[in-house]
Amino acid sequence: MPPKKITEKPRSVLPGGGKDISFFEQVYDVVRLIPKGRVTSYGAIAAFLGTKMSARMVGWAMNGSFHVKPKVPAHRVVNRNGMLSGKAHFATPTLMEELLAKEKIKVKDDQIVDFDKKYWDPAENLEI
DNA sequence: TTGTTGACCTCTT
DNA sequence: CAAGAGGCCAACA
Repeated sequence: MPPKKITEKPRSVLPGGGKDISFFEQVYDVVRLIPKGRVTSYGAIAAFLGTKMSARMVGWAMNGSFHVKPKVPAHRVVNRNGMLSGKAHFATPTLMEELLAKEKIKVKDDQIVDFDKKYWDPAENLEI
């Protein structure tokens, strides 16, 4: 993943107040609101934004979350099974696990331990 | 410009 | 119960 050439400036910068924020911006916003020591899933974010089917796009958004500021805790986002599916896309394959370890989140076999306890549902803690 | 791919999720066979 | 296909939005070739 050296060539991480993602468009830094999506169409979020629109004339007229920038009210029309793209899906990415919303995803970043939700991910940033994830409390420390908690994790969520792509589907939950997608469902919170409106369509649960666009979970793929959430993952794609994470791909560009590294060069986005403020930094987005992409390591707190995992798939529905609690597996670190995107760990390979981090700077180093072990970075995601390291970051989660700092959040007191145990990871075993690329899977979050007590995922249901660490799980944080945006729909139940945030409001549109 | 169209077509394919992608860190996923859910429904259907 | 297990496996397959469909569907979302955006980036890349």
